[in-house]
Amino acid sequence: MPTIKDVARIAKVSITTVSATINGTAPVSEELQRRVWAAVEEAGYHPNPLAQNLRKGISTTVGLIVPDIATPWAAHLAKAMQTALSERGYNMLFASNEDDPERELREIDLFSSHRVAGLIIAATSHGERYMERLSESIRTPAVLVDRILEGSRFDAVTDDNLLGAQLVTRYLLKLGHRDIAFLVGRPGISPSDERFGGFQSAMAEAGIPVREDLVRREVYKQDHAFSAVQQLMTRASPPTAIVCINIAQLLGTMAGLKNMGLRVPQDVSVISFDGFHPAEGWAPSITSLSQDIATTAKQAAELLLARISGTLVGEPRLIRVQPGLKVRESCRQI
Amino acid sequence: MPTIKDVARIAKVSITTVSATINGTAPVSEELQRRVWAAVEEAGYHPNPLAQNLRKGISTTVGLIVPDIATPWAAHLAKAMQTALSERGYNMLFASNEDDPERELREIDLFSSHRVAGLIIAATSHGERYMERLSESIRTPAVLVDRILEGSRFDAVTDDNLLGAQLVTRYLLKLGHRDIAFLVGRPGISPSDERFGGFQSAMAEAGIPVREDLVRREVYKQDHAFSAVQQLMTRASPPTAIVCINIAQLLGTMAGLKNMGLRVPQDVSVISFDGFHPAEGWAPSITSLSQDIATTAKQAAELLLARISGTLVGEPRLIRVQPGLKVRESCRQI
DNA sequence: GAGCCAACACGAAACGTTTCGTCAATATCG
DNA sequence: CGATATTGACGAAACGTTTCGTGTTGGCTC
Repeated sequence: MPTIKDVARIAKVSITTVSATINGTAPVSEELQRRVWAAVEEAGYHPNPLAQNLRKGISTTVGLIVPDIATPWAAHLAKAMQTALSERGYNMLFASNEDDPERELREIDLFSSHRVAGLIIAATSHGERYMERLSESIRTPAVLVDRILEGSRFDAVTDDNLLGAQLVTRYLLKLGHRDIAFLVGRPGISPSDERFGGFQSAMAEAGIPVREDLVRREVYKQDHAFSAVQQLMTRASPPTAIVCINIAQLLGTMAGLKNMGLRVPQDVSVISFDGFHPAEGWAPSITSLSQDIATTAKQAAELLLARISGTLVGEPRLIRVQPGLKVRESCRQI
Repeated sequence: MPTIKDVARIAKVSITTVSATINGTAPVSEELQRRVWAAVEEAGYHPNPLAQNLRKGISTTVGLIVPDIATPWAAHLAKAMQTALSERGYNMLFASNEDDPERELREIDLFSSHRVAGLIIAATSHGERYMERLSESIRTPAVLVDRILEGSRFDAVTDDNLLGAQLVTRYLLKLGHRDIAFLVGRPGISPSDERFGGFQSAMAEAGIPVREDLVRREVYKQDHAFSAVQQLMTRASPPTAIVCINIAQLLGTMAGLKNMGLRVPQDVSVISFDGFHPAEGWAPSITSLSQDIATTAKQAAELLLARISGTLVGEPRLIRVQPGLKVRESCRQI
């Protein structure tokens, strides 16, 4: 690989001049600029970012940490994030941790020791003393996405879950549903709590009592939803609609219903958050809240780079991305 | 961040000694080793990989380039690859290019200028003078996955597509299907060609002629499949089964059939490659070839690291990963 | 006891940049 | 026209490592 020295030799100027021309950090005469650029071309020179970063004491790499890259949400986020970052000359390392807080902390350490400039984290948000430990581990700027931590020192970008849940609930109410099952996730995880809150508030607003026996908590894995659904649907008075707050719940719910021979939406309506609908073409397509992942990624990238560059200082920012309801086939009028 | 200098100061030894103890590259007395490790602990020292790599003239980062990270195949590959690499102390940059060869070449350049140690590429494999241009751009070790390039100088890991297609075809034949539609992808893309080859050979082996009017070519996007299916199913003698060679085709096919009001498998059977089945719980689940992505990732990582370290030299290797047929509900007995 | 060799410790150079300080030449001002 | 900026160019130091070569010590062999 050609170095700046080679360029200097070819252009018959000093190393300093080459650097100044390339970076525009100091005035260089027309003539020498011409010679330098020609030499750069001839040598096929690209600056070595390792050396640049070492000297400047910075890095142009940011780390993305998600619970599971194989979920559609994370995959889309990664894609959008990579685009957003590469536009600004940054590149991205990433890691997936199976929603295990211990692994997550190790990944943060790993990335830190690799001197990333900043981190984007879809935090696992559970485990003992989670916030303290996370806070201790992170020594670079960081932006949380999706799951936020109340009172943390980090910027965050997340969906307007309260509004989203209200949209979902009002839609079901409009269709005539009263006996609505709601699957809550792990307690303390912000999207889960907020979505449940939105559900409650929309129900209250309509003056309809929430049937506590149809609220299932700690449903955060596919098989939890699978069995929760079995129990819900065998009640004396089963729900007419089931709200899933994430894709794992949706997959489990659909599998559970299919297993019991129940059809959607004829026997029960299903509605979901986490805009991913497995696929058009399968019956039934799922009415769900659409998430604007591209915006989330862009906002998070912007926030992070602003912190890195020092453009943005002070109090942590919280950005809410607006959801919209995408009506498909999985809910019926009562 | 503490440097090696700080450690040396605390331990009251030379920088050289610290480096020697940490890396075990030169004999150091018990006593000094003890002091050094204590100092490392006290300072909370982590070596700066930037400086290490600069000095050693190497890097511990590899780049992963895929057509679309948002496809389940790529997402799972990325996950498995990241795990495989981080076990060996490497980390991973990645990029997604929307199956655009020009973007792909730019990404290769970008990664090269960032001095990655090697590349793992699920090549787009099309475009003018593709192989020459790719070959020119890549100056590091590289391993191709999924799509391979005949006669290229790169190692490759891919599924045994011939065998896979034979498994699929024999299964359909066993169920009594004779009028089988086959959707071919872009010509020249190895998995597509190989899969079609396997189909032909299995049909020949059974002595059943391939109905050329049911073979649709250049079907590589979801909407291509959507319209191909419409045309296929309105023929005088429509197929009783449709073979999709990738997930885009499968999605398009299912959407097309649904759009026409046709049911799977009652009206027509569907079988797919690319083991991803959108979701259990939706009707119908799709009988498909399962791919062993974890193995693919591991083999590719191993190959690449062996090339990087120089353990492996000489002729390019080609590794075939064995597929298996996963029977679900989308094919019926005739 | 002279001569060697291994073990141990270290200073200094090198990796490829950016940047500080210096210096000469030219332009600007009163 | 002399003093003072300004422009343009450069040498050398620095970023944090690894590694080469040198030197000192002590133990071993004959």
